[in-house]
Amino acid sequence: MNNLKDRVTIYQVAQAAGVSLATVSRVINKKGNVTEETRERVESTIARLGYKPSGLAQALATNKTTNIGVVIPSANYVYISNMLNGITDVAKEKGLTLTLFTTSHSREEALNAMERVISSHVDGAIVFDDELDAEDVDKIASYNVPIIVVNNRVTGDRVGCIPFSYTEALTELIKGYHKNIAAHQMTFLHVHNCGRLLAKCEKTFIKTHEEIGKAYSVINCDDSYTRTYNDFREYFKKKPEGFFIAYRDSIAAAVENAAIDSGLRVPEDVEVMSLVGTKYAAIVRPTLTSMHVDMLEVGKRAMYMLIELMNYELVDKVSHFDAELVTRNSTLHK
Amino acid sequence: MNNLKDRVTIYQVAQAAGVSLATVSRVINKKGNVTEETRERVESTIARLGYKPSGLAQALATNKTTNIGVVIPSANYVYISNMLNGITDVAKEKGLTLTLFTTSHSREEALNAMERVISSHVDGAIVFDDELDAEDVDKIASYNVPIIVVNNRVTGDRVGCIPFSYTEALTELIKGYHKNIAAHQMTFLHVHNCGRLLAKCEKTFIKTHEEIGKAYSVINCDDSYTRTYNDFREYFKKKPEGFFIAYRDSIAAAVENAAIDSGLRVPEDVEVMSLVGTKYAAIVRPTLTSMHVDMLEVGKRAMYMLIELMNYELVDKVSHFDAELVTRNSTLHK
DNA sequence: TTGTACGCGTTATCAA
DNA sequence: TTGATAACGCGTACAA
Repeated sequence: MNNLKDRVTIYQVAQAAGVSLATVSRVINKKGNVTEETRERVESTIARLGYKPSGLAQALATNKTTNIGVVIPSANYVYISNMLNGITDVAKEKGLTLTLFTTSHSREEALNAMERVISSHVDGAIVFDDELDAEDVDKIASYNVPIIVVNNRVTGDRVGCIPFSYTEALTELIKGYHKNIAAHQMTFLHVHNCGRLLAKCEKTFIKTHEEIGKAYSVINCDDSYTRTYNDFREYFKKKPEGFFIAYRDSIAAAVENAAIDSGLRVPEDVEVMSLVGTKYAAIVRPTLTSMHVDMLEVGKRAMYMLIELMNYELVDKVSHFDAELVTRNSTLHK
Repeated sequence: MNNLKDRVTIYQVAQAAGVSLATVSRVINKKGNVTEETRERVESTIARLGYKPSGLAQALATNKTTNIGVVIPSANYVYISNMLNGITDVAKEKGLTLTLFTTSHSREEALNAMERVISSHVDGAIVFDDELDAEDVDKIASYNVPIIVVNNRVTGDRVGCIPFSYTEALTELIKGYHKNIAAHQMTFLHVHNCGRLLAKCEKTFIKTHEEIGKAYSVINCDDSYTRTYNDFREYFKKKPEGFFIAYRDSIAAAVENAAIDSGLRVPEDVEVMSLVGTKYAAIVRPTLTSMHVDMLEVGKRAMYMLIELMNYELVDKVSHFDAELVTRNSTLHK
């Protein structure tokens, strides 16, 4: 397990080059004055010995790791991958390295991840995890590690956030539907333990319906394409119609495919839409009506905000992203 | 930028608890003998001060980081996310942290990433990057960091690998098609700079066709759904048929959707299949014939192999994963 | 059982 | 321009 053993150290380079380690350090960091001659000598021995500075020791000495912690529930969702990609893009551009923490949608693991974020000495963190409260985030921020929280409104001295606004678009959609189309009763697909975003949408869904006095329903649903597909094959045997609001594209596609394979028409008999739309909404057929947030852009923005926050330069600590409704062929148009 | 400043150190805990830092260290690591009484005192002050050990200093002192480097071209492909998820699952279980390096399919960035892997002091690395040669991997392994290479056959003292075997299944598929179906000429969709896996498949495609003396074609294609869709809308105006082999599900879906939107029938007029199948192959309609490697399992296996390699316990350094052909509705059956 | 002192591989502040 | 030397925060023989 001694992976760092027989590692070439700065001291060995110094000895081999016949200089002191301070000089080698200067050469590495291009700081301070070094004769062209000795610099070349040092550089050549560095190359010869294959010396690579230890990021660990550097970090310990400088109080900077150039590491950014990224906390996400899982890497396996397309919209999260999109965000991750935005983060990596900017991180690479800025010479930052990413340390990944996944939490599996569990609050316990989320808290555990935050502990490790602190221990791991990252220079900052981007947290996209529904399970965390404002106070959890506060606790971590109190360790003086700058944090950008995605999909949650949290404020604090060393905290910025990127909240998504789904509520408005969803409310508008529901009201518009009942006013102009009203072909079906709306059903919200509840997924247990799937984060605050979905929970908030569900709340909005219910509240809006009660406000306008329309009937609605909520049914439980698995967060899996196959299981949802099978469940809805059964469902449609008894009730061959409806308007379903699903969490993700996969789930919406499961409903849509189940409908079609049951001999139903989409959108005439069955309407479906997804809340967290990705490019797959436009790939499946019929194409899915969905709400979209540009997660790639969110990732980039989060990274840029974090860098500014680390430099004490972030002025606007809240950056909204509005969900946009894209109407496609899985729902009826007016 | 002094993120680590005013961090509570082991020394402060020791002082506050009225013991030496060695005792605190013992309490943290549950090593050595400590009186129940002093342990409780130390633990309570740790909690009171909110002390978290510095992973950095620990790593420097112990020569172990409990960090695993993961090198991938991008986080944005479903099959890579799947693998990443397998890796995170096992890593979490084993208390390991992941450091992410993305290379954007560029050899230069891949080499750069490997440099950083070394500097970052990871205990081991999983490399899934087509751009790297065996000698590149060797160079890194010479730094005594254990590596598992995915999708490439590389050997070495501190190197294990998980090669995918696409060749056999692909060869068999091509031969079988020309023997039993032969409805269309086969066309391989070449994507520039998309890694060795695709290049290898293309080579196999060409070689097999020449062996059996059948006509074939290769055309250039973008690694983007939208562009491929548009290109094929044009293509089908001139040549409304064919059997197309695409890299990923998205690309295959683009061809299939373009065909259908052009009024063609899939699979009667246009057949499509994808080489790197994901769950989306079964979600899009018509469902896509595709080759599959269980990337979640690959990720898990890679992680398990790496752990064994780190412990000098890995006996079988090569672990094959066979690509499996799943026939669905986008191609003709015999 | 507890404390002292040294080492891990750097950076950075002084002298020289 | 260079070279000692003290941090950085922790683990750990060894001594007490």
